[in-house]
Parts: sequence; C-alpha cells; structure tokens
Amino acid sequence: MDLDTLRHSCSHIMAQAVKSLWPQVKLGIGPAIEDGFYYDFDRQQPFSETDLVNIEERMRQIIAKDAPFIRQEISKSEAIELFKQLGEDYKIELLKEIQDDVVSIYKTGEDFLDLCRGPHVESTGKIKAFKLLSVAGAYWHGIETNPMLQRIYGTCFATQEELDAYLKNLQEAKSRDHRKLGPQLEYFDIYYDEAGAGLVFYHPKGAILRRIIEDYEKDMHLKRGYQMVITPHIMQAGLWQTSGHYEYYRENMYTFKIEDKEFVLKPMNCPGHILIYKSKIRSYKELPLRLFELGTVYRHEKAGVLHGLLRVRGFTQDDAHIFCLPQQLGSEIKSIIEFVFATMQDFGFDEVGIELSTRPEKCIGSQTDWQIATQNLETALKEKGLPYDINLGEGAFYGPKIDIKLKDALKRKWQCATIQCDFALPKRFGLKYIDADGSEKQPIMLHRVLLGSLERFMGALLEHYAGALPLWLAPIQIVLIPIKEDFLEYSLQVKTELENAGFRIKLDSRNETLDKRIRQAELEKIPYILILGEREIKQHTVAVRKRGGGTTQIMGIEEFIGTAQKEVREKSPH
RNA sequence: GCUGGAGUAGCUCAGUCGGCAGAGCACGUCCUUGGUAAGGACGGGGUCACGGGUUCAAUUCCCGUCUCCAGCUCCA
Repeated sequence: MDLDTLRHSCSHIMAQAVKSLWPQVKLGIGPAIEDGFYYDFDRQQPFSETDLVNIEERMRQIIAKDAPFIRQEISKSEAIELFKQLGEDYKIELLKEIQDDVVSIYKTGEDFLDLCRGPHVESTGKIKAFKLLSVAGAYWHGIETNPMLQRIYGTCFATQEELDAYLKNLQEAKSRDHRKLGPQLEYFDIYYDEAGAGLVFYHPKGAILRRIIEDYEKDMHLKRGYQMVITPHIMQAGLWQTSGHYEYYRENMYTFKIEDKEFVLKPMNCPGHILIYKSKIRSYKELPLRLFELGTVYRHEKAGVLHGLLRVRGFTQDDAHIFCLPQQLGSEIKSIIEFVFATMQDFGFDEVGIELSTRPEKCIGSQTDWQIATQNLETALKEKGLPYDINLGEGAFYGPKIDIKLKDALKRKWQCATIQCDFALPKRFGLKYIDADGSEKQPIMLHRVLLGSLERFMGALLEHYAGALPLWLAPIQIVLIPIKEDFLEYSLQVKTELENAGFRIKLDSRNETLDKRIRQAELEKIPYILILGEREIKQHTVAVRKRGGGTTQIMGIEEFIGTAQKEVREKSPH
C-alpha cells in the first residue's frame, strides 16, 4: 500500500478526531510528509500533551468503526457554500485558489468531510499503526504575516513493527544529538549567557579534530590546483556596497564605525578573493584561477534559527572561488563534484542527495547567462551519471546552484557542499582577463564549499559516528592504562614509542580501579585501550582492547603500531 | 522574528500548594594497588537564568528581559 495515502488518510482521521472533540476548531491543511503527516488547526487554546493523548484515543475509536472514505465531486460554488456552512474559512480560501470548476470532497462515514484531492484508503480500519508526535506553530500558507496555526505532527506506518522501528530511530537520533555529545565528549561548547548564542568554543579535543580536518583540506586543495589565500576579518563598508551585500544582506551583517570609517565583519569571503583577483591584469592563460580559504565569517542570524553547530553566527567555511573562462565552466564543475565525492567518502559518508536549484523570480543577470550557467551545472551532473532533484526557482539571486547533501548513518540529510555559478559579482566588480586575441573579457565565477562550514560538518561527523570517530579522526586515539602505579615507567616508555609513531595518546594512571578507567575510556569513545600490567612488561607487549568491548588481544608493541598505522592509512588519504 | 514548552550544583534531575535548598554522577582529601564498563569513607560546591512587582516573607505567585527546546520562516 502507498505509504503517503495511508498517512494522508491518517491525517484526515486526526482532523476528524479534533473536530469531534472541539467542534469550533477550524481546519487548515493536512498533507503526508516525508516521515509522517501533519494537520494545521486554528484554535485559541494551545494543544497540550494530554490533548494529544485524547486525540489519539478518539482516533482509535474512529478507526475501530472502520468507516469508509467516500469521494464526491461537486462544483466549486457548491463546495464554497458547503464550507461556509461549516465555518471552515481556510478551506474557502483554498477553494478560491483552485482553478477547476469541479472539486472533490471526501467523507469519512457520515461524521466528517474535508476538501481533498485524495486518494485515500478505503476505510478508516486500514490504519494499523500511528502515533502523534508533537505540536508546533506554523504560519498559514507558510507566510510570516499570516496568522499562526497549530500544527500537530504524527506518523503512520503499515505495520506496528515499522512504526516501532521508526520511533526507535527517533530515539537513536536524539541520543546522537551533537548538541549533547559535543559538550559531553568535550569537543565544543556554546556559552549562551556569557559569550552569546551561535558562537562556538572549541575545547582541546574539538580543536584537534578541527586541525585534522583543516590539514586534510589544505593538502587536498593544494593537490587539486587550488591556491591558498587568507583575507582579513573586517573590511570597509564600501567594498560591501560594491558587492551588493550592503544592500541585500544588511540585516545579517555586523557593522561598526571607527574614526568615522564604517567597517563590516565579513559575512562572506567572495569580495576578499575578488580583490586578490583584481590585483593585477589577468591573462586567459592564468585561468582557471582557484582561490581557497578557510574563511571565518560572521552572520547575524535571527535568534530563533540558531541550532547547535548547524546554524551559528560565527563559522568557518572551506570556501573557494574559481575564476574561469566560459568554456572551462563544465570541466570545473565536474572536477568540483569529484572533489566533493572524494571528500565525503574519506570522511565516511557514502550516500548523498543532489539538488539543482534554478533561477528564482527575483534575480539579476541576463536570461542567457542563467541559461548557460544552469545548462553547465545540469550537463555536469548528467555526464557524471548522478541522479538529482530540481528545485525550481530556489537558486541564489546571482546564479543557479548544485547542493550536495550528505546522508548520515540514520539517513538524515545534512546540507554541506554547494556549487554556485555567478555572473553578477564579476560584473559588479568589473573583473576582466585578456583573451588570446588581446581583447578584454569577463571571467565567470564559481563559488563553492565542500564541507560547508567546519562547525556544521563537525556536527554531522559527531552524529554520523555517534561520537565514536574513526581512528584517523579521533582526538585521542589510544589510552594507556597501567594496572598499578608500579607499571608507570613501562607505560611512559610505551607512550613515547606510540607518540614517536605519530599517535595521539592519553595515559590514565589515576588512582582509580582498572574497571573504572576502562569504563571511562569507553564512554569517551577512545578507539583503543591498552592495558599494561606485569604480564605485558615481562613480554614487552600490550593488551589491546578495541572500542566497544569485545576480546582483548595481546600484541607486541611493534605489531600494534603496525596494525594501527594501517588502519589510519586505510581511512585517511594522507 | 512568530507560536508553544522550559530554565534549580560542572552534568542528569528531584523538591518547595509562599517559611533555612536535595540526590546521583563529577570535583577535593584520605583509605584501597585493583587484569577488562562504576571499590570505600569524609568533604567543598547554589543570587533556584536576569530585572521589576505583590507579600511580614518569593526559588515558588504576577509582569518584563535573556537563553534553550519543538516547529514555522530563513540558511553554510
């Protein structure tokens, strides 16, 4: 059976339950969504937890009746009259937007009717497993100036087993939440009261992870023909007026005045890279020119949109701008896509979702420019044989874009990489190159990030691995636990050997029981625990316990170093 | 920014229908020297988010502010 139909029917049953409990409530819309369904209601009082329980109970009664879903077609004017009688103002509004003269309504038994395109299951009894999950505000039609309705979210599956599995998955996602794991494992924290919301503090372990990621990126960019640049964090306002940000991005920018000069804390890296491009006359022979920067930017995001590491006010992008000839556009886009895929794979993400966003209504640039840009992006995806969804009109105002979202272990999507084609900034800044025939021409500019922001990516990593990072990324790779204080000397010797082999080591010689120190190392999610006692000293070995319990292996130190190095090498491209 | 819920020790949370603030973990000292997920004893630690108001008395009730959470809107 079609899951969407099932869920849609379930949302009708929920609406019916709500109407029967509170007849004065007005209905919005109630579609199936990716993981379930919702229905919007207009009600003065907020729905409480108890309300949800009562609604569920009423829904079960409706399902038990096994009332049929009956489709009826009536004229639009009849429908408007009908919903007027019912006092369903929002439905009337919907009806007025419908072009056709005939509309369909669905009756559930004799008790409930709703404007609906359908389809539905035959009868309410077909719903076997559902659950109401949460209630939240939502603007009517998603428009901020419209009244806010109350949206009840729920989900529904063909079988109870599938529903249970889904709920378990939700629970699992909650336990992996990077906002919990991050501070718990001492990667980062956000000091909301003291420092401010959306501003991330990397603690030592987070800083090591960040350094590993940064080193990886620098190496890879240099290998692929990018040049590293570094640009200032503050620049004068005039530059942002030229770029258009001052006009179009003002509410997100931190600005300040010193000695009558206005400065902007950079929200983007593009203008800086453009200045470097413009610093001299460029020949077509220099293109494509690829400038890369781990650029830290600050954007004043509204308080309500901030979310852990996913949405912050200060973050570092692995940002590059590629200045190229029109005929280079295709190959550049393709090589960026390859770069993205290689990077994702190295970090352990095997699945991605690709979206192509096209020209929005409000945009700059000629129709032809847009066509060329969109075509190039699309051709690149086709030539790579990659499946993608199209988001009509979702592009940036200066150009179309490809978004590559990575999927984590729980199949959740994370917006990271984006490739944007831009004709506008080259124009605004008057960028040029001298072509083969000696004439001045305008380069095309590609904006692109691979990981997006290092903050967001770190959040994705933590959740993907549930905090148990692979060996090459783990800030502490190996913990040494001497059983007794007497074995400290041997431990220090092993520590030095491992450090010389390039590992990040922690020695836990605290006066705590062995069990307790093992437990804490496991909770810290350190990949390897080496236990050192009398036996190991005598044989010059280590007792190796791999993260997650399991059996302990006695190995010579050299042997352990060999296998661990191999593990790092396999996962890390260094 | 909008709607709703919430803010008590470093963390996880009890509690006070208005009358001296509680536990476990973590931290400190001491005992314990342990072979693969929590050894024991004692101890320190709080402007009950912040600012007003009501009251003999407010952590508790009321108002405002900040922040978080679930969404909406927006986005790397």
